[in-house]
Amino acid sequence: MNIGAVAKASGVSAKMIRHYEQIGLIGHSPRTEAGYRQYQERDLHTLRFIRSARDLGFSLEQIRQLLSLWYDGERSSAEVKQLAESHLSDLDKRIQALITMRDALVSLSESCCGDNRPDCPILEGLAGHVPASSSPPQLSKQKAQGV
Amino acid sequence: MNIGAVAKASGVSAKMIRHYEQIGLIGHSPRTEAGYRQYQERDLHTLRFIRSARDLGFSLEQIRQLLSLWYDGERSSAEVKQLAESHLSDLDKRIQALITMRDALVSLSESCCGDNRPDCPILEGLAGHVPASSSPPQLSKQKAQGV
DNA sequence: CGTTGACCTTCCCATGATGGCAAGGTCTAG
DNA sequence: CTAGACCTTGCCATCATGGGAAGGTCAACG
Repeated sequence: MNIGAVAKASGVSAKMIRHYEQIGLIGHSPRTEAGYRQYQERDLHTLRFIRSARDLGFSLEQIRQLLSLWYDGERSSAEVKQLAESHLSDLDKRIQALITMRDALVSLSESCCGDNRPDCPILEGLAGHVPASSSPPQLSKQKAQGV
Repeated sequence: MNIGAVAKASGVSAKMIRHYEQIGLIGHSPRTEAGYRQYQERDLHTLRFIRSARDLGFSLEQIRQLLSLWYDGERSSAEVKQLAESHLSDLDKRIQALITMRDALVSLSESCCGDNRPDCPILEGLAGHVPASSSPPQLSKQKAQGV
């Protein structure tokens, strides 16, 4: 398989495959005489693995570790789980941070009537004159993931 | 005020203040003969505004618009609100994306006992052999993971 | 055989917001 | 006068990804 084919089949762009090779996340593939990279089924599996891990938000460095655990028949699942849990707590932090922003912005936005007058509690809020919050912090739809 | 003082007072690093000046987010400050940037109260307000907007997750481009609305006495609050709502929907998308990741990862992680054996549903999941989900799709606290 | 178009190669640059470091100038208190 | 805190500019790094240029290769079609 040429790089375009694995790219399509794995969902990882050709550009990225070359990049992953360059940073040593995947090995150097053999080349044809003309210099074209050649891939096997096995490489496809690896790329799909990487793709899935990216979809779960793992960093390339974490994926490097995951791959080495994947290849290591001696690994303990605890090591993998530990990596996953650590990423999980990172995700939770990021979610919390975004929700905090969201809630703050919602409360500013709600206090702005959005008409054609220039008075705007949103701008005032940003400027530091916090508007008298009419409603207490709304933990709306997708609220609290207990961090 | 020198740059260090406004930096401390505004919560925006000196580095960033220079950067904001360079990209035209804030104006060029006057300089002393020695070339030191000089700031006024007014600049401090602007930087605090920027800092608050960054804390709410607005991009520098959005902040550029917010600032110009802020400076514009003729603005309609509707314009501001529209910007806020648009950012809000972006935040919601990002939150949803993270939650989707989180839920997927939680369900993988839960199915991994994390002992010293090498069998690991997390790795298998990443490899594409989705583990027989012992528990039906957890619509946990926050909605589904329609992956 | 020749051309066309799809594919491949490498290399460089851009993103967005921020930090770090280096080499050098300035200011102030002791 | 000197030490140390501060300022200046400029370059590089992050992280994962995309864009594009300049050029080589390959397969199919006429």
